[in-house]
Amino acid sequence: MAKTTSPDKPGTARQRGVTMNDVARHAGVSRTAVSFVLNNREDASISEETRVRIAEAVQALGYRPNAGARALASQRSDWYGIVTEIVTAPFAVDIIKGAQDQAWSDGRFLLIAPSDQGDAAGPNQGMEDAAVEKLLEQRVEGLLYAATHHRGVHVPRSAHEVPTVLVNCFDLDGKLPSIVPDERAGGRVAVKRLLTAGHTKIGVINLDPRIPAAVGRLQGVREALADAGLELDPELVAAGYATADGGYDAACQILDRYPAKDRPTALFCLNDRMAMGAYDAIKERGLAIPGDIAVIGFDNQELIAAYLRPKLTTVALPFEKMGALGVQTLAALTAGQPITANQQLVDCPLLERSSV
Amino acid sequence: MAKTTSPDKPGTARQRGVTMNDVARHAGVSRTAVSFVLNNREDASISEETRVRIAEAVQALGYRPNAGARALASQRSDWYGIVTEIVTAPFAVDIIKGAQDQAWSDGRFLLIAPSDQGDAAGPNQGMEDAAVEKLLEQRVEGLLYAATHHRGVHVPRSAHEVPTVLVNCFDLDGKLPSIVPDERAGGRVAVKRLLTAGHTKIGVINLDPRIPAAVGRLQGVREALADAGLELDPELVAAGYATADGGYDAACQILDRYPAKDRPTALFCLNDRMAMGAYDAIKERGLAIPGDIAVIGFDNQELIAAYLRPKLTTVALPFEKMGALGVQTLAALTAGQPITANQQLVDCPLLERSSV
DNA sequence: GCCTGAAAGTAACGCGAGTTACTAAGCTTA
DNA sequence: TAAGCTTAGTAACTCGCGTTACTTTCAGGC
Repeated sequence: MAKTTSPDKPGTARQRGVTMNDVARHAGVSRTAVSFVLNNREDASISEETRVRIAEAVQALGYRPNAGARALASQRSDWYGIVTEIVTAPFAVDIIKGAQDQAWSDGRFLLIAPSDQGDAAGPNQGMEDAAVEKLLEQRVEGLLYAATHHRGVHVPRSAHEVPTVLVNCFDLDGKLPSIVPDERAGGRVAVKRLLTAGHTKIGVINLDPRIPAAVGRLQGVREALADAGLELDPELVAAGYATADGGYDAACQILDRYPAKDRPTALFCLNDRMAMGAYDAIKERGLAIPGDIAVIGFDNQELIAAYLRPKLTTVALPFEKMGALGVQTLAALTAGQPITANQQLVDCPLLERSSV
Repeated sequence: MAKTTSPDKPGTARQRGVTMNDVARHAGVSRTAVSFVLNNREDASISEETRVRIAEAVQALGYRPNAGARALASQRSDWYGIVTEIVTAPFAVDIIKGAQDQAWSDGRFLLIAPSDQGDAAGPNQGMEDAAVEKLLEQRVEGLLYAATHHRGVHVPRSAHEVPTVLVNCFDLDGKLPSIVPDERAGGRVAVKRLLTAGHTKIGVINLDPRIPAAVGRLQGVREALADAGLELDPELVAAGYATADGGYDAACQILDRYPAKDRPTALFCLNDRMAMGAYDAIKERGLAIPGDIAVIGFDNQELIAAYLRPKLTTVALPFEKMGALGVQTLAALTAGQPITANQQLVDCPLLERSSV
């Protein structure tokens, strides 16, 4: 019966700041004991009885640990930082979602810092440095560096002070690990799908041919065709601005280049916005999708792909998965795994809807 | 020439943890002095000379303040928390963007915590409580509570422990301040625009009539018509699921109800996805937009509105502004302004594109 | 020549925890 | 019965910084 009734009036949980000391006093033990119990330290020996007593005190006082103090004392914050222009241009917002989800379920917080950097080493490098600096002031244990569009980037110097992982972009200096979509496989799977459906004459609406996405996807197209013993006819490829209008124009070019009988029976559009324009071009010509012409897109922009009529079959960019994988990789690095410039490719799955 | 050369090898900035003590030693002063200088305390007197000496030491050692320690000592964190299901369903992701931007430019951090709550007081209330709890453990100074869809919600108890502002939703218990779109004004401005363009017979594609958005917007429609001496003909209103298909069906209903001559010359769709479906219904009937029928949407979902052909004129939901305003309001509250159940309405601007 | 007040700092305590080293009591075992 | 080992727990130091109260020096003023 070691029931030490404390003199505190119960239920008086002070509005602000009940600390471990209060809990200890209420339970009639030392603060150290409380700490041991709360942290489940197996190496320390605390009797079951006082364990319970402490737990009750915690409950009674409504004690809430102070994460900041804990971070200070234990030298680990459980925070990661993500610096990205996605905040500004939310195209790839699912990267944040994926990272956020993963971090949250690992019991960590993700601090978001915006960067307005448009181009690699653009004019706003200063702002980006400031963002990293701010995050480091918060003592984040690792950094994610994410881009809206798959491309090469230069990372601020100070980012090298903690483990850093690039998401949807890669390090032009070749020193940091990165996670990028497997564009090549994406191109392949799209064209394979069309081949399976019996299409052999496939038009391709290309992006700016210099960007990594275009290079990879087109490479995939060639490979899939080669697997079927075919070759990519340059006449069937048209590039345009990455917009609906650009897609419309490019589709018109391809469609009007041939008499009705020789017309390609399928179009692979390297992004969904262009597919949207292609739809119009096709419909204008009195052709049916997918009856006369099958269409396949890339990016899986929900609002476009899922609401076009018919719904667009497309290859999805695995933003969410990349974000999650970024956090996982970061966790491995902060846990001590050596940092290499390893580049992880993430699969781009084909989403079947109704346009093929 | 008070150049006290320190014995430290310069440029040796230890990888981790140069503290204020290190700076003080390097500058040959007390830590207190460093603190005073870094915090620009005007009440303390530090000579210009040592001020400079300290600044140099900071520079030389690459000192970076520890935000957590500062928060602990000063009892203010400069952190806000936002709990929201937007992380899960990113429809209104611009709320986060707006809040994030505002917080960042105020020198604060926004900690994001996901809630999966679908309905008010839904099955995942537990998870939501946990989210708030986690944020309070981080000692956030205030809480933002944001929803994807304008609606009434119940806020977890513990959220009342710090200033809390609701964004894009309102407190069913009527105790907390909130920030919501002015749906009524949005409906008004849309119909006014159509009236100005000469349309008097306007079809309305409605949402589920019970949700706040539908109520407000329809109210606005009536007001605008009344201002022009008109009344809303129930025959001109059709409701449907909030999807492109729903919009398609509703548009068909309205259009097919009349012979060509009596047909409405404009459609006001209460969201953009439905407008997307309406486009198809209109085009199918060989009618031109906006030549034969003008269309106006609501929500301004970029990927739809900006890429439909012709581009959709629509009323924008001010997500970003609401997020920013949320943080501003929170700042006012944490600065001591009394908490009231005040509800701020934010304007929904009309975005002119090409469908009217 | 002594007192006063401003200028320029500094010592020491507290924020809320984690952690190490140490103590005191009870139980074995030779 | 004394030495030795558990068991149960605690005192004291640390993390990096804000803050209050106190000290020291020096210039003026009477």
